[in-house]
Amino acid sequence: MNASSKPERTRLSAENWEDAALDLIAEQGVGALAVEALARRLGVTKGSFYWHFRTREALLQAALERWEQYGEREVIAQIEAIADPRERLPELFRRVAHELRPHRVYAALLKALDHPLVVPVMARVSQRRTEFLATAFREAGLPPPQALNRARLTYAAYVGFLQLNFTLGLPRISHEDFDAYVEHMIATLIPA
Amino acid sequence: MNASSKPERTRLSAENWEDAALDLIAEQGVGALAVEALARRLGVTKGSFYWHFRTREALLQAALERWEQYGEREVIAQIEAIADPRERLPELFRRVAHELRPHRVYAALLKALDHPLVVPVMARVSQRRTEFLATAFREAGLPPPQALNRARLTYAAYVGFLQLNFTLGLPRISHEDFDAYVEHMIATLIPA
DNA sequence: GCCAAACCATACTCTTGCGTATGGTATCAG
DNA sequence: CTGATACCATACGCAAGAGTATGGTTTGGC
Repeated sequence: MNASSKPERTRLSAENWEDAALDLIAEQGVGALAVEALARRLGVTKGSFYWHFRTREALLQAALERWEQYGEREVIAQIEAIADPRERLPELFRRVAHELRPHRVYAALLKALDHPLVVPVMARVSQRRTEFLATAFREAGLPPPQALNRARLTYAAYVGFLQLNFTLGLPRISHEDFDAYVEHMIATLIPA
Repeated sequence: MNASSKPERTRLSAENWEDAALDLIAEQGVGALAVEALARRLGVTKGSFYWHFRTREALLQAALERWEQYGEREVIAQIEAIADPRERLPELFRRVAHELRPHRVYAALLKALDHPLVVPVMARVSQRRTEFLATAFREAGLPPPQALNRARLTYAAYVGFLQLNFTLGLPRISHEDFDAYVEHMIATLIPA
């Protein structure tokens, strides 16, 4: 009965710290990423931390790298498996709308855009996703210049939604209203 | 020639501190709002600050209040003066697109949504603006439920755009491309 | 079994930034 | 001219959090 709330009392690796860091970031934001707090959370002390990482920034860097690499295939690869290009976008919208966990980190990182380490990461990720959307819109029939703008608009809507209804707790929209909103997005953003 | 960079060497009032606070927030975010830094900026020391405000939080609160009240009439009242309702939305889009200063504070506040003091302010402001948009969309011919969703979508796109192209310095979009983007927004979001 | 890594604890230091205490200087009423 | 009030400077106290020094404990290879 000693492994109840303390999750596994083995020794830690750098990856453990990185994962824990991402959890903490998702919950309380980048600003709350303090090494002593993290250590407490992991049931150890700073002594352990400074063996694995040279500095706090190094941990953040590693965690961001991990997030960027590990989190990219999630949606993209999964969606590219959908055969009919004209079904990809609506399906993408609906799937993304019903996730939760992946958005938390992204939303937290959005609030940390003053930190020099997260800016390039977010820039790359957002860029890639926008380009992915642009391709999808072209496949859906939009001429290239319009497709790019539509992609920008769509991704901006996503980002804004995160801030407004996620971070900010705007008028607790009901489940049905939310689905209606998603369908409205699909109707107005995706060409028939 | 003594009022060159030091802007007026008179004595300060609470309002001066609030304005300076908003400037600092716009430039470096809420996290950078430190009283000693602000004092340096104003050419005085902490001693002055703590005469006008009980605490740092009190300054933030006052500054936010000031921003919320003072900044609301800007767009809304100005737009309501446009006679033809069908021209209001496109005109609103174009005007907002070519401002800069007002967006800086809003963007900075967006990144400070972890702070308990800014959440209610941003909630109120965003709520009001969204409702304003919903009204405009109804006047433009959309049935009420659709108008509300379109307003949400539009405002989310605005917020997201701020983050992506403002805070984040995404692919330095050119002036012409930007105008094209705005027109694209108008074309896809505003009913003909 | 033993030793050299790998891992962790304890106990510091140093910096930053909030808030306080207290006394000094400007300004205006009378 | 003089005091009261408003404004500001200087010098502290204090807490949080990063990073360091150093020594203790585990773990796996031989």
